[in-house]
Amino acid sequence: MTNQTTKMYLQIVRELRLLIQAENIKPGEKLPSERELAERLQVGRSTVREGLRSLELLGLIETKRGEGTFLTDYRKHKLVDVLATFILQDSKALEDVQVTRELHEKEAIRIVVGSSKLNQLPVWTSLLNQLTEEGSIIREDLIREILISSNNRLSLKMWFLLKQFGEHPFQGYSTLEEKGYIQKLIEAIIDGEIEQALGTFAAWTDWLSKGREII
Amino acid sequence: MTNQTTKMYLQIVRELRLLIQAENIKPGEKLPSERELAERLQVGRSTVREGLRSLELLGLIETKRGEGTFLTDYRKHKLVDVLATFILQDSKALEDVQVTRELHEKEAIRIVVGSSKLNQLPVWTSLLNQLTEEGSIIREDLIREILISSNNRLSLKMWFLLKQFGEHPFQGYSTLEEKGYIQKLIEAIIDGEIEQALGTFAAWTDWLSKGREII
DNA sequence: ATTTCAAAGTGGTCTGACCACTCAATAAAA
DNA sequence: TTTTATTGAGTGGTCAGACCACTTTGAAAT
Repeated sequence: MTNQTTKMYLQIVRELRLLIQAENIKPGEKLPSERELAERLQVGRSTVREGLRSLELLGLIETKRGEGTFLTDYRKHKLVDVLATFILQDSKALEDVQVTRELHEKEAIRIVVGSSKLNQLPVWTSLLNQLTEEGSIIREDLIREILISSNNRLSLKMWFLLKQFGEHPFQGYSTLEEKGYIQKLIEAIIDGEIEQALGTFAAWTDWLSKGREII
Repeated sequence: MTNQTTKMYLQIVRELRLLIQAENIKPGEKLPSERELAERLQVGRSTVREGLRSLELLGLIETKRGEGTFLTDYRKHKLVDVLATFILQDSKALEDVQVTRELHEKEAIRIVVGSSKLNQLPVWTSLLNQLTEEGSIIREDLIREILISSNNRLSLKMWFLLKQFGEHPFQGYSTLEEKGYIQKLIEAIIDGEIEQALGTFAAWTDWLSKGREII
């Protein structure tokens, strides 16, 4: 039985998938123990572990010493994390991260502004009020709302990841000048003015990167 | 030493990364053997294997029985088919994959068409010739070239991943009708006509999804 | 020079052993 | 009875050593 064409640990991954399906194990719930799996699948425990470890690195399962192995919420896989540290080693890569993040942001703006449903969401006027009254909106808040409203969870997820990767240059509160950009962008969204919205976004981004250079 | 807060196999992954960097191991080249790694990192071989297995499932390394372990070309990681069956279970997710892929494609088109350098690359006329003479271009070829030319490796990598995720509906050669789209798109690129290029791309995409529905 | 084949090296797997940790049942103390 | 300690079973984490299957290599035989 040790002479297989397909590697055993991959078989484990497959079996595990079937098992999860068959027993209807939901995210957060517990998987059989390593020893039990080894028994049931008629393989050594170390082989089971090789399969489990690879799934863990993918963020598909979570193990807790002394407790067991659990199926994770798929929404928080860390594959990109891993890839990133491997792949992103030169400075061009960091720039790519930023460009790619902005790519997702721009598209989300297009989606939201272009939809007469989405651009009338109460959240926009709410944000506008919050801005004029308290002045406590920061870039991330607005962009996040836009991403969420654009209704593409995958894109949202990537955005979150990219955001974590890149530098975090402007976590603080907005300056007066930045508030102007924010306000213009929100107004353009509500008015459904795509060009206006994208233009403001571009100007804002430019302004930010200029500030970055000064530092 | 068995009492670590961070799991040993993750340490292995980290060490391995450093080792690769330190010894300047390039894709395709051989890594130290499992036994040697265990010796050098002062851990058991099974622990080394857990780290290696997870990297293998991510497609970052490749192992050949009797030969050794090799660093793979990042461009062919296969984490996807694993993730796919695990993650993408609702149809909305599949739709998101496609939308997100097109998002990257559209932005790449914008970049390339909008740059007087990039839209004059010889590859475009070359592709155009290839199309009229042999007619052997398929969608993927053209889009890939665009992504590559847009010069954002991260976006390119994501595109590869998303492409593998989604369905593979049109792997075959192009129909006459599709050639029309391809030709129009390439010409728009060369002419630097952004709107024209994006419009053609959108029409092409629509046409493809219609064909998909018929099936 | 060519062929043959045995040895060394490598990944693949199994077994059995400890360790560290968690949790719940049980026993002891209040 | 209620609360607090303790114990033991179960689980993941790691290790060492043993084979097996396969590839490469180089020495020996031709």
